[in-house]
Amino acid sequence: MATTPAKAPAPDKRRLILDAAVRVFARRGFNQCRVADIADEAGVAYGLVYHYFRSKDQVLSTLFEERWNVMVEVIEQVDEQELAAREKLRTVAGFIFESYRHDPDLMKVIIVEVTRAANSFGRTHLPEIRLAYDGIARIVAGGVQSGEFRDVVTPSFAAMAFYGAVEQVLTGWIFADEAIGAVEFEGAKDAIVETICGGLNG
Amino acid sequence: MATTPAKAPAPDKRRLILDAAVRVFARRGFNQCRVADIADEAGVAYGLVYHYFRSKDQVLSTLFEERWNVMVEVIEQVDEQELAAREKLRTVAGFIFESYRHDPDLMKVIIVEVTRAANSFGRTHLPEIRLAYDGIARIVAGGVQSGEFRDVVTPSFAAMAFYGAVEQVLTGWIFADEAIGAVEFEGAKDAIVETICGGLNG
Amino acid sequence: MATTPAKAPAPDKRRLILDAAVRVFARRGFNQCRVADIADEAGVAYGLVYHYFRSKDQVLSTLFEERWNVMVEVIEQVDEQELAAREKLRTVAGFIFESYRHDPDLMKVIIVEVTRAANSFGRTHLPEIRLAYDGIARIVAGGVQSGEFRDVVTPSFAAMAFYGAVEQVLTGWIFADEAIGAVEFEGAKDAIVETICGGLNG
Amino acid sequence: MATTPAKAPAPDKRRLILDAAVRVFARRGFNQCRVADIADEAGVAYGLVYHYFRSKDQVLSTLFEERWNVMVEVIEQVDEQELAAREKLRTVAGFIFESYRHDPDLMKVIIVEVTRAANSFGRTHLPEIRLAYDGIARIVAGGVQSGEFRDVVTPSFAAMAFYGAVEQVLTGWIFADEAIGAVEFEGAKDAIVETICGGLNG
DNA sequence: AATGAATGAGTCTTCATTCAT
DNA sequence: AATGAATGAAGACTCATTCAT
Repeated sequence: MATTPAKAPAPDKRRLILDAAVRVFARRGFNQCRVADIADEAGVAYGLVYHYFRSKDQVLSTLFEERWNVMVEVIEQVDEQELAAREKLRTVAGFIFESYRHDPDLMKVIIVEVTRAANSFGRTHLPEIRLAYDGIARIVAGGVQSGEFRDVVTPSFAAMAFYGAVEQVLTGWIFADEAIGAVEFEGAKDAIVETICGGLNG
Repeated sequence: MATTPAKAPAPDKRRLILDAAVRVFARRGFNQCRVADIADEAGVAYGLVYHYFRSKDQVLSTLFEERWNVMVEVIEQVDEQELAAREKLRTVAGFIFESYRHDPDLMKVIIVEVTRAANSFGRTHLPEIRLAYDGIARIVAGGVQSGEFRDVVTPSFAAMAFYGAVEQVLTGWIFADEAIGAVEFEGAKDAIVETICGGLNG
Repeated sequence: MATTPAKAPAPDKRRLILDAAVRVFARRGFNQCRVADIADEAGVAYGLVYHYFRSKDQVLSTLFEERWNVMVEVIEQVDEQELAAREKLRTVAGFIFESYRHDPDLMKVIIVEVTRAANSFGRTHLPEIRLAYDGIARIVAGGVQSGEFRDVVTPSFAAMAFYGAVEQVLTGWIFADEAIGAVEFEGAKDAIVETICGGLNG
Repeated sequence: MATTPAKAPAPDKRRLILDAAVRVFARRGFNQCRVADIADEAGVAYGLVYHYFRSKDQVLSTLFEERWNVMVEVIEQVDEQELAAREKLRTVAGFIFESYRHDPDLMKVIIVEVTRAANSFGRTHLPEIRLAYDGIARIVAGGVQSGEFRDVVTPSFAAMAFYGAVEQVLTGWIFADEAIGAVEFEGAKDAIVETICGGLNG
C-alpha cells in the first residue's frame, strides 16, 4: 500500500517470485505446479527461485506466514478496541473477506493449500493457525464475560464455528468461478454475524 | 463367493483394499501414499489394486462416493420427516458427528482429501458435494417458510455457515491427535445447533 | 562358474544391471555416469535400476562387496594353507592380478571408485577394506614368527607396503590404455614378491 | 599493494583462495565442495574465485601443480647428488612424508583428488604424475647400474612398488583421523627403505 | 483372480559459471 | 579488484500404471 511512491519501485526479484507463485498456486494448486511454472510466471531464471528460497515448500510457507501474521495481528488489535464483541467479530470477518476481495489468489492459496491441508502444510503451520483461533476465542470469551453473549458453548467452540463459517463462505467463492460482486462482499460479514450471533431462530 | 454366506464372511479382496486405503490415506494423506502402501496394508499383491480399480484416484473416489451418498440420502430423509427445522439440523449434525465417531479415518479422508481439496478431488466431486449443501439449504428454507427461522440470510448462506461450522469442528478433532470423548461427541451437535440457531447473543 | 549349466541361464535382470554398471563405471567413472547410462547399457528400463537397488550408490556398493568378500576369503584361506609366507603373498598377489585379468573393468571400478576414494566410498567401506589389510598383515606376522621374515617393520606396515605396491601396479595397468600381455600378468606376482620379500638390495 | 612490503604481508586474495580451497577440499572432498564453500572459507566474495581462476577444476589443478613440481624437482636434485641409491630413495620418501607432516591437508587433496583419481584429475595430470615415477625409476636404474641393486625387476616396476608403498602409508594416515606422531613420521621413511630395499626375507 | 516385475514420464534440487555493477 | 545476483543445464529419484504369467 505504501510501496509505490512516484515513479517505479525497483522490481525486487524475490517479491516477483512470491507474487508469481501466488498466481500459479491459485491457478493449478501447489502440487500441480512445477517450480519452472513459478519461474516462468515471474519471468526469471529457474535457479533464482532457489537463490531466494530453500525449496518449493518454503515459497508457500513464506506466502502463508506473511499474510497470516497480519491476520493474527489484526485480530489482536480488534480485541483491544472498545467495541461490542459482536462488532469485533464483524470486523474480523470483514477483514478476512476484504483480504479475499483485495487478493483472492493469495487467500485461495492460503486456505486451500495451508489452512485446510491437514496432511501437509496445515500440520506444519498448526501453531500459527491456532493463534488465530485463539484470538477469536478470546473475543468471544470477552463477550461472555461482559454479558453480551450467552454462556451456552465454550468460547473456543464458538470460535471454531465462526471461523468455519467464514472459511466455508470463502470456499464457496473459491469454487465459484465467477467474480464476486461488491454487494456480496459487503453482505457477507453482516450475514456471518447475523447467523452466528443473532442465530437463525426467530 | 457370495458376499455374505452364513458364518465366515468371504474376505472380499476389493473391500480389503478399500478399507486398507482408508487407513493409509488417513495416516499419511493421499498424496503421501503410494499404491504399494495400500497393497501392503491390505496384505494383497501390488497388481491387485489395479485389478479392482482403474487408478489410485478411483480408490479414493470410491471411498468418497460410498459414504457421501449415504449422507446426502440421510439429509433428504431427515427433511421429509415431521420435525422442527432446528431438530432436522440437529439430526444432520448428529449424523455427521456419529459418522466420525464410527469411522474417524474414513471421515478424515473424505474431509481432508475431497471436501476441502479444492484443487483436486474437491473440484471433481463438486456436484455431489453441493447436493449435501443444497439439502441443508432446503431444510433451512423450510424453517424460514414455516416461520421458525428468521429471514435474515439466504438459506444457502445459512447452509454454508452450518456446514462450515460442522466441518471445522471435525477438523479440530482431526488435528487433535488425542481421542475424542463420548461427551464431546454428544455435546457437539447440541453446541452447533445452539450456536447457529440460537445464536451467541443473549 | 557354476551358474551356466547346459543351454541358456535365464538372464537375471538384476545381474544384467550389475554387469552393465561395471562397464559404464569403468568407462567413464562413477560420478560421470548417469543412472540412465546403466539402464541403457543393460537394455532395461530406467526404473528397473531402482526396483533392484535403492540408489546409484548401492549399485556400486553391491559390486564392491560381492568381489571384496571373495578377496578377503581368499586371503584367509591362503593363510590357512601350509606354505611359506612368501608363497602366501605370491598367491595373494596372483589372485589379485588374476582378478584384474579376468575382469579388468570390475577391478578398475573397485580400486578407482572405492578403495582409493577416500572421500566417498573408501570411507564407507573402510571396515571391509581393512579386513583385507589385516589378513595380509597376519600372513606377514606368521612369516616373522616362523623366522622366515626379518622383524624390521611391523606386519601391518609391511602389509601396507605390499598392498600399496600391488595396487599401484594395477593402477599402472588401468592408466595404460593398451591391453596387458599374458607375460606381464605372470611376471607381476613374481616381481612383487621379489621386490617386497627379496628386496632391491644385492 | 605490493606483494610483500616490510611488516604486514599483503593478504594476497589469490593465495587466500588457494589455501582455503585446500582446507575445504581436504575436509569434504573436491566433489562434495561447492565453489561457495571455498569463497566462504577464504572470506572473499563468491565471484572472486572466478576472477582468479577459470574454473573450480583449475583451483585444484593449480594446487596440484604448485606442489607436484616441487616434488619432481626434489627427486631430480636428489638423483644428481653423490649418494647411494638406497639413500636417494630414503631422501625421496622422507621428503614426501615431510610434505605430509608440514601440510597434511594439501597432501591429502593431491593424493586423493588427483594422484588416485584415475577417472578425473589423475588422467588430466598423468604426464606430470609420470615425471615423478620416471625420476624414481632413474634412481633405481642408477642403483642397478652401479651394482647396488639387483637386476631382478625393471626400474620402472620397482619405482611403482616404491611409490605405491609410500602412497599407501600416506593413505593410512589420511584415513586415520588421529594425528600422526613424530616417531611415526621419522620411522616411516626408514621402514619403507628397509622393506623395499632390504626386503622382508631374512 | 492374483502376482510383482517392468516401464518411463515427471520434477525437485544442485551448483558451476556468467555477468552487470 | 570485488561483489553477489542471475542463469540454466544436468541428474537422481519417485511412483502411477502396465503387462506377462
